[in-house]
Amino acid sequence: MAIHTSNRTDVNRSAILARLGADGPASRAELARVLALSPALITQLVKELLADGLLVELEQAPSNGGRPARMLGLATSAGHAIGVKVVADHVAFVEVGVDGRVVRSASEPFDATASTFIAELIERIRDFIAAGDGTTVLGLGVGVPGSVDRLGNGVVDSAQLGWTGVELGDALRRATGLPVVVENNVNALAVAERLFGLGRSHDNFLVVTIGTGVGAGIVVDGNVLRGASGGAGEIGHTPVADDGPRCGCGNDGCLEAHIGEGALVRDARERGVIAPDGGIDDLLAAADAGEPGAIAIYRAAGGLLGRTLAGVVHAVDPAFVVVLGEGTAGWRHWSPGFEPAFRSHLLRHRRSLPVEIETWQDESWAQGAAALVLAMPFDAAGSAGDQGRLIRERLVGQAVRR
Amino acid sequence: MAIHTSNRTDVNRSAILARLGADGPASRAELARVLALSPALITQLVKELLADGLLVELEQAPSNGGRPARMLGLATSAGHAIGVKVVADHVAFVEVGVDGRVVRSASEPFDATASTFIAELIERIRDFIAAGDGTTVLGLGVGVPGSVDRLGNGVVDSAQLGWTGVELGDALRRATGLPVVVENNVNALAVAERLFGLGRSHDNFLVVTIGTGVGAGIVVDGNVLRGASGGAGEIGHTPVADDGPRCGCGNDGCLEAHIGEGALVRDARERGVIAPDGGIDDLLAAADAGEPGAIAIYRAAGGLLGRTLAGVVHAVDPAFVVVLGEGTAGWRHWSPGFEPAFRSHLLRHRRSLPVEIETWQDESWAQGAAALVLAMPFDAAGSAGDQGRLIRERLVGQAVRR
DNA sequence: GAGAGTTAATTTAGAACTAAACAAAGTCGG
DNA sequence: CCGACTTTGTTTAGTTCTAAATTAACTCTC
Repeated sequence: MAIHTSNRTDVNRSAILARLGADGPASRAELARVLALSPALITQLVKELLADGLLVELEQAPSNGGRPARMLGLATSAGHAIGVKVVADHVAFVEVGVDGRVVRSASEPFDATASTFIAELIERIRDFIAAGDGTTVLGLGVGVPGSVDRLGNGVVDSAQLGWTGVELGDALRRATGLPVVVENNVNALAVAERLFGLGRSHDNFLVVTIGTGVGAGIVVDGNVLRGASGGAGEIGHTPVADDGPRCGCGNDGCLEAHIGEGALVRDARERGVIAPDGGIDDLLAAADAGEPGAIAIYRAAGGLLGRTLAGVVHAVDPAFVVVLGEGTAGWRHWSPGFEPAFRSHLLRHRRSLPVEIETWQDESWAQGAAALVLAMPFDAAGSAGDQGRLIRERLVGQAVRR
Repeated sequence: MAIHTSNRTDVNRSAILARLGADGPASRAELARVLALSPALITQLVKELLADGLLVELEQAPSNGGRPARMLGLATSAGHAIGVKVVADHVAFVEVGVDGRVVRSASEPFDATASTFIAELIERIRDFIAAGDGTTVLGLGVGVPGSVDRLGNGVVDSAQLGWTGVELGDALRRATGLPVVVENNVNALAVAERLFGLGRSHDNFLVVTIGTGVGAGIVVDGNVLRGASGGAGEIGHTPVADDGPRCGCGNDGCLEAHIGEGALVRDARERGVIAPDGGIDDLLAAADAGEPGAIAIYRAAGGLLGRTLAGVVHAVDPAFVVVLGEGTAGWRHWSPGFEPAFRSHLLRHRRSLPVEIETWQDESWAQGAAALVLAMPFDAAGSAGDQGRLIRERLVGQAVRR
């Protein structure tokens, strides 16, 4: 009864599952082409996966000149992933299927600065899992606003949460017994975009978020760029002026200190565009009402974002840019500043680079975190140590083997 | 007598050769660890490579606790690569061994804007190859100042050379019958740095060149980042001001338009620091002589470079930065502006990021181009189509098989 | 200086994978 | 509706690779 799973085969089995999960049903021949494996091997592995109940054979596809393909799809009962979004004052949860669809979601208040925050978080997570329908949980993905050292151990540094060296991954793993992947929240969004969004058909793109902070997830050759220490994508701290407003990071003139939500609100208050206790909603309302001061603030922010993004685009050459985050609620006011600044600073042959604005719900962040779990078993690089293997084992362990 | 080389094995044989070429002699056990292959396979492949005369067994290494390792080295007669640097007014050539050492070099005048430039270039290359000692030429690497669409076909767009859509790779391949790899010159330098320089021990770093233009080669997870269309690393066109001097690319306020060699000379002339027909050498001499105007120009350029690089560092999170290029001749004058600007704009935990300035000879560019050829057979991604395989075949074809 | 411990390399049995031939199931054009 | 052509999927024989046991060659300790 020893299962004795060799490593190589599991990787390829996972690759099949990943492809079907990410791009929907496909035929054996298509899988062979896409995964660069021989048709013979696909036949063999699919046979096992079907026997294990992880795949199902769907209807025949219409023929295009030859024998029609028998499509293969994921058995949607194969398992669920839990995504957790952590911010300073609350946590959001989602449970998603292997196809990325949200099964249920929740949001709870949470104080990240409390001394007992880890115990608190564990409690909330346990409650959420307990409320599920008993479908196997493949793993736990956690998105945090900050930099994460190694995905596996999940050591978090976050100015926004006031955390330094918090070993969140290890703590959650011990408490839940589940595979845990911790990642910067923007990178998590980039993974989700890659698996389920516009990035499905592109290997190089940029995910930009605007809101409290400004960040980027950089996808290069199909993988999220993490950099030497997991801190890549911090475009919010790109210096845009030699002496600008002081940023939360301690430096002067960061992009985030100019166009982050806090900066916009501060400017609006100083200029009397909103009341001294007004917030971002008031600024947006003022701009919607045609107030010139509010419109000017948004336009300036859009211009600064456009100019900075042009530089990032030149550095990494993406096929397109996706903008999302809470800030996109007011994008109609950013746009008049953004478009001319962005386009005019791009090299001629890249002027027409597509920029997509995605509508935004708060649960998207958590969805991104869940996507980490679904992507991890198929990550050849194995950046998260054992976690990918563990998730694979839970997935494959679903069925009785041989 | 059919050789019948299967693909997979050749990749692993090449990987062994690559490692030995890049990092010097190693033991079988070391190779197994580094390449993540089983010791059994290494034993097998090394046996064949030794029989083929591509490897030699060196002296024993001193034991460190156990059986001492028998070191393996490349047979340096295995083949040479030719590197070509193309700029507007001349071409430089080098011939290098598989270990990266330069065997010989040359430099010839060349007019990139002439209508017959391709025929001219072919002629020069033929002459250089003919002057060699008959060692097998594995391939031809060409570095150009501009963006290259697909490495294999080598379609070049270069404002500096006045080329658009030039199919340089195909032309050279037809004319020489050799495998040809065309690449942006800064990316070529990054490859050289990865194979033979500081990048040997790091997977994420930044290569920055200053001189006529400003560029960056971004190495991510061991590979040069090329982006969606091969145009990554163009940090010279990062906008640093909303309205700055007009750049060669047609936009306003590019970094290059502020701190490129042309911009420095223009500023110096305008301020009367050098004569109206003076050049960059005069500016450097003035700064060396303590002329405050010259020193100020360098200092300002250093500051702008530092601020911009801080942004790039935040975006891609390298383990270190290498600065090279003609401009480094005057680095002692850049440094007082660069250091404070760079460090003060970095996030706190990255303040101590190492920045290495490399001494510079003109032939380094060509050496980088040659490194492309040596790196190509071992590039798993196969970004250059068939060229990698062709180079492998020439390398392995050196010896009589079985 | 005889074991105990370590590291290096090889052998062997078997698993993972591929190429190539083949079988199956359609379209298309007369 | 019959053969030519395409595309999909399977079988078979053989290659590539790994795991595990084994042999080899050293150091270290008592």
